[in-house]
Amino acid sequence: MKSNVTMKDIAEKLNVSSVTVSKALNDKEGVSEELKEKIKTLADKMGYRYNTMAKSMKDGKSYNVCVIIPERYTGMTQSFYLKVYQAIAQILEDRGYYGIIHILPNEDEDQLKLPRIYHERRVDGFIMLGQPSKEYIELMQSVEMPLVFLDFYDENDNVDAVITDNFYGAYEITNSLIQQGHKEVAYVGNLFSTSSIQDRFLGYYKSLLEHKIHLKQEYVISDRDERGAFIEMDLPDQMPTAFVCNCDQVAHLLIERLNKEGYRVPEDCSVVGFDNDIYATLTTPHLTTVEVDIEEMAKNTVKFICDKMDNPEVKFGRVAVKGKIIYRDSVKAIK
Amino acid sequence: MKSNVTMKDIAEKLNVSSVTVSKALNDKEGVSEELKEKIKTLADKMGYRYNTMAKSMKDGKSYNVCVIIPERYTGMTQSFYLKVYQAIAQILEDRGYYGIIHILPNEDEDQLKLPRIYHERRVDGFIMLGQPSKEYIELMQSVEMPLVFLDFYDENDNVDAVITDNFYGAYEITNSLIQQGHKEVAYVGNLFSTSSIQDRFLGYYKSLLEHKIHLKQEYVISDRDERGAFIEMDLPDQMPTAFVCNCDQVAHLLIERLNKEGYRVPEDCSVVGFDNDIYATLTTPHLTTVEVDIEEMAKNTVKFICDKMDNPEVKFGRVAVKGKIIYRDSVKAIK
DNA sequence: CTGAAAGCGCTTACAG
DNA sequence: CTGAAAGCGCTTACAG
Repeated sequence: MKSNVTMKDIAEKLNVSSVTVSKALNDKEGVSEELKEKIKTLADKMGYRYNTMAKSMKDGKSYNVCVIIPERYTGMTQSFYLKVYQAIAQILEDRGYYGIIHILPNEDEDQLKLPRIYHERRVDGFIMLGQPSKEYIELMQSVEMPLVFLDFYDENDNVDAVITDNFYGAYEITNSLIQQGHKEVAYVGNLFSTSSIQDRFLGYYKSLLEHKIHLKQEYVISDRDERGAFIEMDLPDQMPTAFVCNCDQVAHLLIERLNKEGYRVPEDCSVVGFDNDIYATLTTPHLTTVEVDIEEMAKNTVKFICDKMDNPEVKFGRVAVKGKIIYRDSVKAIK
Repeated sequence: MKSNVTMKDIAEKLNVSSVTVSKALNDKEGVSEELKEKIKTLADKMGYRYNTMAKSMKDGKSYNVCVIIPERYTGMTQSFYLKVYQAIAQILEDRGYYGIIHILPNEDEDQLKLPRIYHERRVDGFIMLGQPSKEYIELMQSVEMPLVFLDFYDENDNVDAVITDNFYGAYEITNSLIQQGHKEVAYVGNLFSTSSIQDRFLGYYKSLLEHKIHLKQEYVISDRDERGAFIEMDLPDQMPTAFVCNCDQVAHLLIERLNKEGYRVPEDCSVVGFDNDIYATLTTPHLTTVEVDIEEMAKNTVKFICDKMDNPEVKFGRVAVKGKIIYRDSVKAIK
């Protein structure tokens, strides 16, 4: 069944025109119910498959949305991005679009090479998932193509971006610690490394401020160098009762370190993470953390990109999606 | 720059025909070098982008290869599949094809629904990455479309499949244990759960046979129930000196269990895994394990699918790609 | 070396 | 309700 059946083939068998077949198969006006049924039945029987390429050519749309993920985000722990893609693809599907993953090789990023799919007009919009270099961002913006940033943003303010509410998430989880009696709360993360580490720090800080807790310099503990490589953490001389870590992986490392130094978690000190990724449940004890709302982020992203494909003028700006605290076993209440 | 420049636009500016433009842009015979250069330069300046949809329509090919991954393989630990996809996409790219991921929703798998991309003729071949239900396999095979299985196979023997050499990998790693003096070696895995657990067991068994070591029933330890959920493992009364685990995650669980029972790894007993996934380095000590050769598997898969797209008659059968032992700290030599 | 004609499979006006 | 004509952007085969 090499199935190269076309509308014309169906039309000929039925002695009608291919225009009529087209109308019938697309449920359009202008064909009698009876004929429509007959056409549909025959199409099925002949194993007809609609050729979208032809439609694409007619209306100059590819019905593809390309999700670009920088290669360096596809490491071991980052099945996060595959999940995000899955959610996006599912929602695009409902709108009749296809999601296409493009993993951006590091060298293409350096050489400012756009994906071939762009040059071949096989895409109507871009979703940039994960932050590439500044230069690459500019390149993407210079191209007249609907574009939405996902999971990061740019200082440039005429961009549309969907991000997790890092600030609010860290604020909330720090609040929960304080509500459980913690007054000596440290933050773990290099504030100058990424915007999300910084924003999470600020949420933590706001919580301290609101509770009139003084921010001690030695309670802000760096976890990585400028290039993102993890470093040995500097534990303060006077230990806090709780640590707010900028991500689950760092919470995992911190707990290993604490154990080595003889501290038990959560008996001696509490630790919370962020992301609810694989490290959250790999760590003993399982981590109390902030879960990112992937579904909601995907929904927003798809809505934005679709609206922009319909009307390139619309703007959404930065939209932060709130996460949710997942309570597990790494926090102890203090009386 | 709404860039709807077509070959015709270029042709008109230069007072030539669009046929000539087509030839020039495709580096075909029949245009003077001089004119060719002129055309290319102008095309660049006008921001021309080639429209592959038109070409696709002409020659009835989509230049897309769809990589289907059953939804249930996209869980936390499975960034493995994203890596495999990345390798495949890269190699397809070199051949002028696009890789398209389709995550097969569980319900589509149950209801035997093929991806929309198939019905819309936007794909020239399928790569099935990860084993779906028997019924879904049959469905895929009933469709006249080049198809390659990746990372699993089917008893049906007229299929083309690229798999890791589970048998050989387990054989080799067990050999290495025995060479280091281990004589009491157990295997951990439910032999009736998946074909790869079974094949790895057989490789382990062959190594025992070759070394004239008797296989003790209590040394074959089940790790999961029929539905794949992990169960409490039954440690034998007389402990072996080494355990061959069917995967790194189970090695990780086993070590946790051993620690709880007071055994230290590798001092009291050695443990090896399989896969070299995230668990291999998350576990303390880091695991000696078998690394799957993703690059080689991807190369084979792409070669097979491309050859089949050119000539649907070619057959490759099952091809097993050998892995490589990664030596780390979970094994101690015995004098 | 160059180009007019026909066609890939569909849809959009428009006419009957 | 039905269909002839034209066109989407390109390429192939053929003629000059």
